Amino acid sequence: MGKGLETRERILAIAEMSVLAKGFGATSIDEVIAEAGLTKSGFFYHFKDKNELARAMLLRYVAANDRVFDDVFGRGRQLSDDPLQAFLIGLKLLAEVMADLPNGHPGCLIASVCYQERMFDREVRAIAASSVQGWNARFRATLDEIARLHPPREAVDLDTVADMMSCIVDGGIIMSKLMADPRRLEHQVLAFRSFVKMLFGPAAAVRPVQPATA
Amino acid sequence: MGKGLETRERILAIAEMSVLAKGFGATSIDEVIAEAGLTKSGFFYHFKDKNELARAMLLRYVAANDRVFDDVFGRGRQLSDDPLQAFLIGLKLLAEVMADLPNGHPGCLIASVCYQERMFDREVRAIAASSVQGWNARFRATLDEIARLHPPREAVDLDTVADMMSCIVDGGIIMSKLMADPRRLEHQVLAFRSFVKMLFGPAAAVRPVQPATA
DNA sequence: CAAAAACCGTACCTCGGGTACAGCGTTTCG
DNA sequence: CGAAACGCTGTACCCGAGGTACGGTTTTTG
Repeated sequence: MGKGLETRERILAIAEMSVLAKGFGATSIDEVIAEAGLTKSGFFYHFKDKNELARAMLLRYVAANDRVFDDVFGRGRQLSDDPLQAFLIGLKLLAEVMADLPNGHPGCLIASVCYQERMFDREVRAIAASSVQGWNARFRATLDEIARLHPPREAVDLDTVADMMSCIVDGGIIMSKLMADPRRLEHQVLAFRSFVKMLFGPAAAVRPVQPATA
Repeated sequence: MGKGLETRERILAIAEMSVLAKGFGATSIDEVIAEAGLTKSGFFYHFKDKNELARAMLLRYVAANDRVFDDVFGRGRQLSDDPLQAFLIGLKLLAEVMADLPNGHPGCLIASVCYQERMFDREVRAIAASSVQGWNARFRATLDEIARLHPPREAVDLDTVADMMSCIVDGGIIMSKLMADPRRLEHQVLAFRSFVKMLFGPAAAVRPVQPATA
């Protein structure tokens, strides 16, 4: 890595921590460059403005997130040939990853962009939207595969279920941060797992007590 | 309503629209007072700083939200004696309310505070946290009532299910805004409804043969 | 009618984003 | 080896937005 890219990466890492901790608006350039050990001119050499910083941070964040998803769901597929079981294993692993973060999940840059602290330009929002769309498409494909083998118990649109995954994670992050309780995110992922399990799982699920009449 | 309170309310309404549309940081006081037809001095007469504005906006938002919840779930209880059916009806009504908003849900101020655009003081965050806690407690009570009559199919913590409601709504709002598709929020609420239905519903649920089509 | 409430106007300060350049040491490449 | 490109530093300056200070004015209301 060239010296330029190295500095750039350092700026991005510092900025991301600050943004997730305090928000984009509350993250001042002065503060970032102080920690990165360079001057304002140096900063603007790498990023022409704060928008470009946001854009670069988003791309970095999305790539890191993709790696996590690839990892957990890839390992799920290694551990079971059945797509449903593989997905359930992946979700369990994902919940574990979320729980293992020492200070809770740092937050979701996507949501941060969505609840725009300052006005981001169209490109930034487009990046956020398209990456979420990518995740949804990925989960949708998995769900299709599952549904082929395990017909769903309820008539739910699979696109919506795929969306639900992102919603739960984003919502769970907000809840965790708000309540200062990192475990809430883990629980939400596991609750989504229960949903998937019930939706596609065998009808002969254990039912502790006798069925009640509606 | 005295003239002072009237102006205050006007400021809050204008500010809320702006904040939900552009974020708190991007909402300038100058802009708000221009639309409200008063001067800077007038603004600072009502709110000593932007933090106090945020605090007041939050309280207003929470109260409005409470009214919506009271309404839909109250109507649900009127329409069915069974707590599960009442809750399911309430969720359906909630989804309808979400869908009927002309420009999509304006956004969640709670999440906006969480992804703090500027540094809010402790009191603002405390208000946000305690109101979410209030909602969770409310849903938890409802779920307890349901579980007493309809034993859950899966061993899921009811606190987590109660949390899930808030997570789904917040996540759904983010998704809707990001994708510029208001219907996504409605779908998420209905998906959560399916979850509740499967969790507490009769085991003899209809099982469609073919997988859902896109 | 008088006091309190609800403002207006002006002036001024600070901080953060951002621009404009001029220059300087290091790397790279013909 | 020399020139160009890269990766910065330093200074100076502009602007908008939050915020303070304070005196004056109108409007409400008891």
